[in-house]
Amino acid sequence: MRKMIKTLVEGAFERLVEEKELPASKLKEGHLISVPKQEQHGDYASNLAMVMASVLKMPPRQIAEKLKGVLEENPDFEKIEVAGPGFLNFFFSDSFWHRRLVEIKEKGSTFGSTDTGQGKKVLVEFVSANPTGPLHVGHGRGAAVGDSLCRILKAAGFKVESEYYINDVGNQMNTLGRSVYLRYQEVLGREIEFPDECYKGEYIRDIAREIVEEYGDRFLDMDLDECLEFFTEKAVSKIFKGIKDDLDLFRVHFDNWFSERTLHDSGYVEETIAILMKKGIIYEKDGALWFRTSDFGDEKDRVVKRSNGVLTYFAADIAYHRHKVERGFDMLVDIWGADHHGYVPRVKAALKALGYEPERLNVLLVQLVNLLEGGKVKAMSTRAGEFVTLRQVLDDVGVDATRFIFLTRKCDSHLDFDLDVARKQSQENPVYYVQYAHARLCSVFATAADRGIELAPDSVDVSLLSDSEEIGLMKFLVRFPEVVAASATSLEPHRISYYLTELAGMLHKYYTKHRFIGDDPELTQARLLLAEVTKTVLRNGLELLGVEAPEKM
RNA sequence: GCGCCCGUAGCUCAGCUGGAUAGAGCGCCGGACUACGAAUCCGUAGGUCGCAGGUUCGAAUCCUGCCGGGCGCGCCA
Repeated sequence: MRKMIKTLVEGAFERLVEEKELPASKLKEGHLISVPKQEQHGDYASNLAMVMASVLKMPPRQIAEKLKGVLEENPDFEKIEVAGPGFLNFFFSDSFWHRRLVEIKEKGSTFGSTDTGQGKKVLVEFVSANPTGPLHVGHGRGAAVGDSLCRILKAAGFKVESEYYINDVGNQMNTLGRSVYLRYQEVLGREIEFPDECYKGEYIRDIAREIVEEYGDRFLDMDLDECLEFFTEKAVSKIFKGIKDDLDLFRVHFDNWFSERTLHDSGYVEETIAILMKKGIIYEKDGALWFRTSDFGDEKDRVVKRSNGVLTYFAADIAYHRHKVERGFDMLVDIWGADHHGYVPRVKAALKALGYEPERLNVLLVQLVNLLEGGKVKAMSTRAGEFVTLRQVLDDVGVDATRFIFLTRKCDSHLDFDLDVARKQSQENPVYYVQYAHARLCSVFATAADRGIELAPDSVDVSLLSDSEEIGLMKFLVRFPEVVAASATSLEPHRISYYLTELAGMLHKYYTKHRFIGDDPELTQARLLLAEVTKTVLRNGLELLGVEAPEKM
């Protein structure tokens, strides 16, 4: 839509230059079409005249007047005004909007999709929680953002793959196995000493109990060394099954599950380090191998291989990101908890060192979630094993409310998740506000069907939709694809939620003021078409958030 | 100490990548069901956009410096 107007404005400008109405000059980048906040400033506005004023050495309003003269020849405009310092304000005719409405109806469930991404390949990596415990609420936020972003990017014409990186290597795996082993001993009546570094959560005991049920006491007298592998593997697979079940319930889908271990086993990590050593980017000091990250904007150099010969997590991560690029992705999106922000320069440095543009990597830092209940913050201590799991929240307030709340905030701001509000089924809880709008429209069609009325889209006289609320609704519906595209390119899923909330508001307002089904069959048909299209956009939008569009509530 | 993020109405947050008179919801107060769903709608009040400079036609938005809050600064993952 904006693109269309922009093309028109640029065309008018070039024609004026050709006709020598304006001094010969090139169009400056940076002019844009916007939607004015004030209705009296038109449906769309262009700032071209102001942007070009300094180049042309002419007053902006004078330039705008000339452009207006040319553009007015287009019958789609009802009027064009020159306003303020030199804005061009465009007012489209009602019939223009009527035609758009019919177009949206034809597009149906594909309305909102664009080719903005031009088939660029994107890899979105998110959650990637270590398989040492169940997902907590913070992971949930990352999961909602990542999954929704994938849906939005797809709609915007990107080719998207989602990926979960499994850190199945390192001390933590042994610690996990040891924790379960100790609890196993405990469950079978042994006195144990539970070290501080072990995982204290109750889920460890649950796993130990399950192992007792399945295998009895056969490991009771075995040394840890002998059965560590068994306990580790059992624990990981059980925890991982839990994580997958939670994500499934949360409607979060992954195309790939990428194991860190495979990078080590295949020698890919060592190979990557060898490449960087050859380039002189990795050097030896104090028996360890160091990466010259400081040459690439990081604060200091980082260890990739410790003096004991063990590769660090960072080493694997360098290799992992190299692997991502080599798989042919044009753009990488990593969604991390904000507490990992110090890591960003390091990974970007690694990409640069390998000869890839660091701009390819977009890291979304998702800020932490404060869980509130009764006006107080619920303590979240991983150390003590006391944290609220994603599953608990889902069982409590439901998938739709949880996803929507996570998706109505920019991810770089802290989020207060108020459980009391999330449980409420009212306007305080915007998810129901939007869903209710959809359910209400469904109910309109149910009533229509009861009365033997069916929408016949091909024979609707759309020109009957002339109330300001109707035109306003149509204008807003038309914007949807642009919102999706902007949401994709800015990597900000929350824009969809805000759009939908506003759309729902317009619908509710319209609903109280007008009746879809009335005495006039022609008008009823026209309004049912509007209802149908609104319903479609609500559904398409909710789909992008992974939230259901219920027929009844 | 250094780095990253945040600071907008009493509360929770938007603000379309620099546009015109800064917006929602909640909460407060007051209204609206004999009609397709009142999980809704309408109205009133509420602001020095943390503070101070700078950039320009124009700043909540960009740059600098402070103030306040959060998070990071391992041969951990």
